[in-house]
Amino acid sequence: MPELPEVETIARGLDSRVAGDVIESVWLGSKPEPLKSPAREIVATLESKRIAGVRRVGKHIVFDLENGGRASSAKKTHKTARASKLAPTSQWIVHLGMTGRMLVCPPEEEIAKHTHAIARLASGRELRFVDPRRFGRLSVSSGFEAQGSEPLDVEPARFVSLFRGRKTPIKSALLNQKLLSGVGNIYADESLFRARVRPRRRAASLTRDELGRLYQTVQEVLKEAIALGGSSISDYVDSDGEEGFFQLQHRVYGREAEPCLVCRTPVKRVVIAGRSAHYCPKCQK
DNA sequence: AATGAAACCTGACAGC
DNA sequence: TGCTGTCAGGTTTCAT
Repeated sequence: MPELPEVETIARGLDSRVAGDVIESVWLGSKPEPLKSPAREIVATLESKRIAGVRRVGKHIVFDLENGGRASSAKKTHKTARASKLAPTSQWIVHLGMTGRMLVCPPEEEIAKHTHAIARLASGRELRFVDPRRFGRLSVSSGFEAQGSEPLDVEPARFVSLFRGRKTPIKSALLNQKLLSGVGNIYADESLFRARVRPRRRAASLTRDELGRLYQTVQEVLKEAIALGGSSISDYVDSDGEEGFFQLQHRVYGREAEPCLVCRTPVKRVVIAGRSAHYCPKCQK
C-alpha cells in the first residue's frame, strides 16, 4: 500500500496528533504475529513511554519514545533525569507492508477486522494497527537507520553512483530499498516515465543525462505526491482516515492500454522481477 | 555478489 | 450464486 509519500503523510499526521501523548498500555494480537521483535520486548519498550515525535524513515514510521510516562515523571530526581537523558532513546518502528494502517481512534470505536495491535494513550485515544494481508511489521529499536539513501536528501553524485555497474533493470534498482529507501512501484513507474527511460533498461546502461533526469523526476514525483497526500488506489488512508489525491496525477501507473498523455500511444504493462511495470513504448527509450 | 522466482497473506474483481 | 483465476502500494528467502 504505502510508499514514501503515503508514509510521510501518515507520519506527519500522527506526529501532529499524538506527539506528547503517553502510551499507557499495549495489546498485541496473538495468532501469526506481525512482529519483528519479541512481543515482550515491544510491550516493555512502549509501555509508559512518552511519544516525543513521529517521523518517516524510508517506508518506515518511527515513533521516538522517551521516559516520562506518569510513573517516572511524577518523581523525577536530578539523578534519574540525567540517567534518562543518557539512556539510549528507544523507537517503535512500524512498516505497513501492502495494506497496513495506523489509525488514531476513540476507544468506543468498533475494533476493525484484522486489528493486530492497540496502544492505549493517556489522552484516552488509541493507536490501532490494522493490516489485512499481514505483510506489515512492528518492532522496537534504539538506533534505527534506513538501509539506503533518502531519495529527497541524496546528493546527485551519490544518486548516480548507486546504479554504477548494476546489470539489474533500472526499475528493480529503484525498488531496491538498500539503494534508495522509500521508492515503490507507483513512483518508480511515474519517475521513469517522466525521465523518458524504459523500466527494463539495465541500470548501468543509463547515460549521465538520463540519470540526471531520473534524479530530478524521482524528487519531483515524490514531492508532488506528498503535497497531494499520497496516492489512494483501493484502500489507502492517512491517520485521519483521509484519502490522498496523487492517483489523479498518475501518467502510466494503472493506465495499461490507455493512451499516453504525451503521444497517445497505448501504455504498456509488463512484469519485471515479479512486479508490474507501466510505460509508454514511444516516449520511453 | 547478484538476479529472479516463489513465498508470505487476504480481499476485490472479472469471467464463466 | 459460486467457483476459478488474476491482481494488489512490499519484503524475505531460496535457488541459480
